[in-house]
Amino acid sequence: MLDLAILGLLSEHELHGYEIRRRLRDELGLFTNISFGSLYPALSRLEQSGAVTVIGSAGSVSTPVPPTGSLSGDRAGLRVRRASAPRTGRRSRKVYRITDAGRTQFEQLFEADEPAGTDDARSFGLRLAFARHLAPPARLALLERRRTDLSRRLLVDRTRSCDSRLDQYTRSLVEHSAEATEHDIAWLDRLIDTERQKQRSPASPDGEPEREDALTAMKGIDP
Amino acid sequence: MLDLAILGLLSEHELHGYEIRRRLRDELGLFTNISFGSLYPALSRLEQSGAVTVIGSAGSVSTPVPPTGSLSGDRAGLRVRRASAPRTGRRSRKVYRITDAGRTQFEQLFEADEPAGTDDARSFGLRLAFARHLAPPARLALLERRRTDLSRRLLVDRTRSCDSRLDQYTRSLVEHSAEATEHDIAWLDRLIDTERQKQRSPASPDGEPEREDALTAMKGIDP
DNA sequence: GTCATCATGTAAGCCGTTACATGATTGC
DNA sequence: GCAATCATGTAACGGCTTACATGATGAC
Repeated sequence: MLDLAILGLLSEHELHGYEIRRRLRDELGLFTNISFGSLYPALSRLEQSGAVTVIGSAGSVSTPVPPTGSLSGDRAGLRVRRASAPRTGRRSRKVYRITDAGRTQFEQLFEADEPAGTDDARSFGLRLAFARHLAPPARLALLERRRTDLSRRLLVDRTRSCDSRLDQYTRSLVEHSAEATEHDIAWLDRLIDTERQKQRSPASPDGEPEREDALTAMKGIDP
Repeated sequence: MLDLAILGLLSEHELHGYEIRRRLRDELGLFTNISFGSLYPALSRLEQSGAVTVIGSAGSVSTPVPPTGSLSGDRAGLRVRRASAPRTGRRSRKVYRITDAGRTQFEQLFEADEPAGTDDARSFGLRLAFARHLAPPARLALLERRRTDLSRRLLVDRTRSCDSRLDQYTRSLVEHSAEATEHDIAWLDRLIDTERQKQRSPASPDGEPEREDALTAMKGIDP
């Protein structure tokens, strides 16, 4: 799941590890405080497998770093203390960029089932957070799959709540859980409805331009 | 967390592993299908540490092994393993009973913080499912701690939803998540209110008899 | 000159999973 | 006799955590 999140973020911007962590926490909201002991090895793995590449150091997010790594450069910046220049990078950051192979892997991870034991709410939330990169039909499929899952869960909960052996606290828990699921389903239904309307009308209703080409469809670099 | 669940179930009945799994799934609803590869080693550990003991096989004196909804009452008279009259006692079950040390450990686990990374909703749900064993003040404390946690989360989500950079899907997710949390808090408030009323009136309003033996035994205030 | 923050990493461990191996009993 | 279910276990692995080690930079 972490790989999916990393590749998703890197699909949008070139980032270094520390910043990836920040965004996972502040923007995505999933993975509240992912640990570095998990993040950095993941980045190493992705680099090893060719899903991402390291582009030198220096530039912050807003300044797309020029290609080809002048690898020796970051060590030089160590002595140079320029006061006037805009905030250049601190310590030697490793800025990552996603590759074509990485985008392919992102799509595969997106479609793949999570290993059992993962929190499906988080798993769905992560995918929804990247839904704007999807082609409309894939987006719709995501929402409908989630709806099916929740419907099944609701059925189980409703059945379970009929068990007369449940004590008052457990019963309250189950009933509240069922209500929450119903609420989730209603929300999904609104999203699905919106999606269907978007697909019917060719005009793009939002600022986001429609893209039909593929799952990925990257924007360029930062506006 | 699994240890807590096991000890909690064993606080109520003597059970064997297979049945513990079934109850975790069907009654508690947490741990949908906990794996045996996790359950049995956990039971071994608990036995090793003296938190539980193995009592021979089925039909014990006091509690003839649960009125499990399934068929075939386990008749007594079945001796330990490979004994005579294999009438209704399937394979050699290891039936576990909680010890005093086990009850102590249960209380400690109950109060202890879960290791980071655990799903707090599940963690809370598990505790609530055992709340009837608690003294009323401890029960109230559990609910109020949960309420505090959710309030904090709500604040974060509300703040996050103000971030103008969020795309429509992520924003919808965050807003829905905030609503769900509000819903949870409202539910908790109802539970808390009920608890407070119970503590004010000495009469036990439910079939469940009051128990003061466990945890902090400071009695409520008289009206 | 020291502290807070930014930044990257390694090692050990926890807590769950799947896959596999085995044994007893019931029903056809 | 054979499959399905009940029942217990082991081995390998996965994905995350904490704890630790290190280095650079800006602020006071």
